[in-house]
Amino acid sequence: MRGGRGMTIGHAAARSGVSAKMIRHYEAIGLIESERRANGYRSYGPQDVAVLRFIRHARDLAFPLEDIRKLLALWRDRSRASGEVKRLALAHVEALEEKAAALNAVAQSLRHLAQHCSGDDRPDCPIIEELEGKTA
Amino acid sequence: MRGGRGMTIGHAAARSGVSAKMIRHYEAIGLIESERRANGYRSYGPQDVAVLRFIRHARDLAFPLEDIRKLLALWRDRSRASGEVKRLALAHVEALEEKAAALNAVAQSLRHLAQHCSGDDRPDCPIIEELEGKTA
DNA sequence: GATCGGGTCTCCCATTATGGGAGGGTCAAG
DNA sequence: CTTGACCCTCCCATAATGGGAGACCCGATC
Repeated sequence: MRGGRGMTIGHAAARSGVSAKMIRHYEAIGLIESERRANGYRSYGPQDVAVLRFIRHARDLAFPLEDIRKLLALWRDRSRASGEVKRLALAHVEALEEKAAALNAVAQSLRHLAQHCSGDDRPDCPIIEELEGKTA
Repeated sequence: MRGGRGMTIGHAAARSGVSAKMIRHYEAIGLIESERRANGYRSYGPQDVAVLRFIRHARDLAFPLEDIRKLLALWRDRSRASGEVKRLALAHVEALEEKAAALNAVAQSLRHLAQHCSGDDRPDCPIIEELEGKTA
């Protein structure tokens, strides 16, 4: 399968945009599999590179690897129902938006505190006071 | 110093909102120090609890521990210039906002893809197509 | 005074995703 | 046959937090 004379991990890395280090890691956690040559070197075919690209794109979209595991299964299943894909994606979107909102809320309150911090050589600063718990 | 008969780590945890596990960790990384009783138990005074509260508030504001290390030094320095505090806070704010913006961008593009995914029992779904790299 | 419950001690491990580096094997070109 | 560029497998590190094991300490109850 996947061709007898595939490319080495370095080439697969270059063509997929996934580092060799990560390819080995993905194999270790069972996300992908790798053929081996007689000398022990991993060997990859174009199909494997496509899978790696899929993974990289999913990582670019901040999908956690466990989600990617499911997406790969759905991808491989030509007769998949798109409902599951959509459900997975929307759940992921909500998690992302929640995290972003939390970060923004924190940033905003901190920016507010900073606005009222003189920022000169005087020690007075509401940021420190907030951290002390005088207001919290 | 800090009183001969301080409270145990459990009490300090309860009063500061920092778990005992984390208190030990903060000590291990040199963020705080702990007195010891004859029996080896850690002992804390009100001043220590104040420090722990400070740390917890800073963590609530998503300050990394290394930033907190600097903030603690500034806090302890009564004659500190607030400029350094403000600089640290604003740098942190920018990092937070950047991260939030990145998450939002990803969420938005993924939500966009999901909108055009039928989400029924048909296999067609632009999310999968995107991950395949057909559009990326 | 023996026992029991709850708190504490120190270590080790796990998480998420990624990378660095050591020490050693393989191979092709010169 | 050496050199250089790969590849291999392990171990370690990151940031912050938690879980749990095995051992110890203490106060209270029977």
